[in-house]
Amino acid sequence: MNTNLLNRGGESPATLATGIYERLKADILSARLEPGRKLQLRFLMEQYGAGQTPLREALNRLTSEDLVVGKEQRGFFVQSISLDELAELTKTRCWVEGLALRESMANANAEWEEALLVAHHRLDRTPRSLDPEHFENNPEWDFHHRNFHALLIGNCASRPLIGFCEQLADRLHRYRSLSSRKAFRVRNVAEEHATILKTVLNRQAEDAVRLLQRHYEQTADFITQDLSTK
Amino acid sequence: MNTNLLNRGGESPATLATGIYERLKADILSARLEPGRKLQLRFLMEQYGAGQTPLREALNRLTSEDLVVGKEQRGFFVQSISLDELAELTKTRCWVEGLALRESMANANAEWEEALLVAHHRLDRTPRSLDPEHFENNPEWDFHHRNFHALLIGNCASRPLIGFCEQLADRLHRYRSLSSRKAFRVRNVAEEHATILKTVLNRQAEDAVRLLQRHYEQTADFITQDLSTK
DNA sequence: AATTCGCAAAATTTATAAATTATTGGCTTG
DNA sequence: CAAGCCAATAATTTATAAATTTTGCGAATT
Repeated sequence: MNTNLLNRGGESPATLATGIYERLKADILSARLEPGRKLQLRFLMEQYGAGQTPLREALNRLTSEDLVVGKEQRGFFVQSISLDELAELTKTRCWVEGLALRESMANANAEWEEALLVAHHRLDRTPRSLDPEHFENNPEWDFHHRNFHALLIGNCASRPLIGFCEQLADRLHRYRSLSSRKAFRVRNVAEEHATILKTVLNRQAEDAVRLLQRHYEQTADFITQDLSTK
Repeated sequence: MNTNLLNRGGESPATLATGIYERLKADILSARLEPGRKLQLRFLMEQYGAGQTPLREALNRLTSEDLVVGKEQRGFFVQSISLDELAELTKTRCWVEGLALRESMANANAEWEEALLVAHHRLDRTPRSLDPEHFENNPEWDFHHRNFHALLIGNCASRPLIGFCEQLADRLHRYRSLSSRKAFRVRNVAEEHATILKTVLNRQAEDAVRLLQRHYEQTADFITQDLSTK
């Protein structure tokens, strides 16, 4: 259902529309296309070098993911953001991923735990920022971060639930892209991930769920602070 | 996010594509377009009397709802069904609506409870079948049934969660359309709804959640039986 | 004098039709 | 009998046309 943010391993998309979809999505998630912006066909056509049909196709797909809104007869816009929505998305993610993690752990097996360990290792050895002085987001870190979280809940044996979590992650990613830099040194995210991994491997389900939820809530708190002082 | 299955109150859709989307969706949910069927543009164009653009638009929206799958360069197909998927969807719905109902009830207030009472009343007075002898699905009942269940979880204060539940309901609706008739007299669905309403109004959250989940599981059981003896 | 209402021009979205590109199946050839 | 090529079919994309909304200007009214 969801495509990678990064690194499709060289495969070029089979159809132009799919390629546009991926590029558009990446640009919205990274906030290069800022919230609320009008997406005029003409602008997009020259920006992405494609005709109207594949563009409409991409926009329509993004609409069902709530990253784009289409006002009938009046064109498409990047979905706008709000602190309310941030809170709502975070709350929902905590509920649903809590559920999913509990199930994942109920189905725990060696294979999953080992994959988790590897995913965490990869995340852990990837620098958060491209530049150690001034924060500059490292897309590779985003990729491994996303994978680690996806894997945590990925053992719950419900593809629809996983898909829903991915969508929430996407929609929240935008807020993270917007709230830049600030939490860079303040917060020790790496340690939070390590602790979560530990409790999961120890099969302390309730602790793990609590930690994961707290992880998301803290992220939201930082973003809220950052965004409301602008 | 989701549009009505029935009765838009006379408003004609603002755009052709939206109209096609609604009709296509209704036809897929009612299984008039059977699972697995290939949706050829040419066929759809004459069937729905529209050009390619609005059709592609509709198909793309349905794709993100998992009602249609698009194989690149090879066209669109109605999503196929399986007992596995039925089980997965039901399990997921039980988890997620359990969560949502608990939250709804935590936010309970008079207005919501009264709306629920009315919704149930409307459902209760609508006949299940158009013909009291031989079962013939009554679309009005579907409409009220859907509304009642939507309202149950509708007070949970999370639009994303509500949207996800609607999508699960849609995808499960197809299975119900397929497994016709059999449960018509066997099961007393009306009583199940009445009991759920009672426990909700009595604010017995855990009982209500259990009953709702059992309601969905029983439905799935009947459909499974029906479908596997064919 | 300022503001509102209405009409016409411009811009933009939506829909259709035509052209291009990819895939499938059959036929020929090695 | 297998492999490769060619024709037919179908999806994708571009280009064109129609419909709708927005914008700007001017007149009329408060």
